[in-house]
Amino acid sequence: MDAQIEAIKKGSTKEKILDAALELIAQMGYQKASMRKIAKKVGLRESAIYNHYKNKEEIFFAIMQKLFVTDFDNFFLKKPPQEHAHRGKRYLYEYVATIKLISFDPKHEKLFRIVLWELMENSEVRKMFLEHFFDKNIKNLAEAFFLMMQKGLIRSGDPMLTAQEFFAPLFYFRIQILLFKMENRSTTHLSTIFEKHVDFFWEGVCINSFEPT
Amino acid sequence: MDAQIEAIKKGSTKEKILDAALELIAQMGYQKASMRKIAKKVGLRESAIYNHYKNKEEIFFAIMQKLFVTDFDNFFLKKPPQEHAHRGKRYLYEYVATIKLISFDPKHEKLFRIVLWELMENSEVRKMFLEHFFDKNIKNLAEAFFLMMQKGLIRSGDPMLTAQEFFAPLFYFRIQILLFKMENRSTTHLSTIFEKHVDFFWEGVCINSFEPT
DNA sequence: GTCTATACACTGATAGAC
DNA sequence: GTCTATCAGTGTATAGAC
Repeated sequence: MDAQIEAIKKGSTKEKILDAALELIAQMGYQKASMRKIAKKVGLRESAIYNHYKNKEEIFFAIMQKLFVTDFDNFFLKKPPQEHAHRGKRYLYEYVATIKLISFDPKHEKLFRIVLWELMENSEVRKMFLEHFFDKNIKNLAEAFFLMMQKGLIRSGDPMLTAQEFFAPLFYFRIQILLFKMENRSTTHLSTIFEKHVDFFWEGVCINSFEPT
Repeated sequence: MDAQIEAIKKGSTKEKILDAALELIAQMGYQKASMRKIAKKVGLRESAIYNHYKNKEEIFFAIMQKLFVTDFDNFFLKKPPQEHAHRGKRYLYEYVATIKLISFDPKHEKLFRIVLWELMENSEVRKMFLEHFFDKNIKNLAEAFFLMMQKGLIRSGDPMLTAQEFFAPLFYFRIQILLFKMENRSTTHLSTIFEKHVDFFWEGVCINSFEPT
């Protein structure tokens, strides 16, 4: 019992190292976040870290796995295209609401910073990035748009192209939010842009727009 | 005369240093492209470089200035919105043709690699990046779309939003091309996507699409 | 302008005492 | 598990001879 309380209080040294490393890497990048700095933040000598992780790389991938894999791709699990695509515009609203939530969440912001930072340096990160932003999301959205085309909700065309056209601005806005924050530029006008995007997109593709308003 | 020939042959040590640095930085990033490596590539001792450039940072900004400032923003100089926007879709085709040309040009590819690499690290690079991809191009395109709205070529709306909607996929494709190349993934299907984007976009915004085909 | 030699800070990582 | 001590390597940059 005492041991358990102690473990929670300490949060296990392994966890504390990960937290400290996440903080530092998000703040100054992988290279500059040295083992010495991580150790200092945790309150350890740098050599003690090597009892918990083989090397710096192992710490990095522990962070990536914990955040990227588990927290990033949850929308389509909750709202699979097959079941919800028929709702058309509402489905898209919910999709961008998720992206928006993620874009402004501090934890995901840290992760996204790290990912962008290591995008050129680290092939594993690059593969995760490509899979998420250029494969997985596009594939799922394409399926949704294919169903919408079948139901006659939107004009027919290449579902993959449609998915990219819908997704690209979200990608663009998300990077914009991150960079604006880094440069201390205001992001308030970006809070409504996600919904505006859906409106603009929907007006361009929906069948009803053929009838002039 | 002899001195001039010699200068051309040598290309001036200063220039050779820039070329070598560009190559190395694009290949391994700013951090890992050490002064030792740059010197070795030029055929100098590392200390000799300091006779030409104060430090590594000065080399970096010499490259940035040379490439980014001069070669990046040339489209709107040749085709200002005021004079060409009335041509509607054709103007957009020419715009994406320029972007496409840049995206597949080896020299610009190197620059873009470096920029993405240093995006998180270097505030100056970040400012250039933001100015180019989120301010300048959007502002110019918004002007073009505003004129198109006035001429009744496209449905009216917020010109800035329209510009972002048109530009974001180009941004998305360009990053995709770079990352795919880095991962040795095929980019052949991306060579036609720029034109497809214009078609998709135009079908969504042009006035004539109100009449069913 | 270019060389040799060197200074100095910092990196990731290891050996061995406790 | 954590400590002290230490390693080899890499980084930018400078002093002074030629």
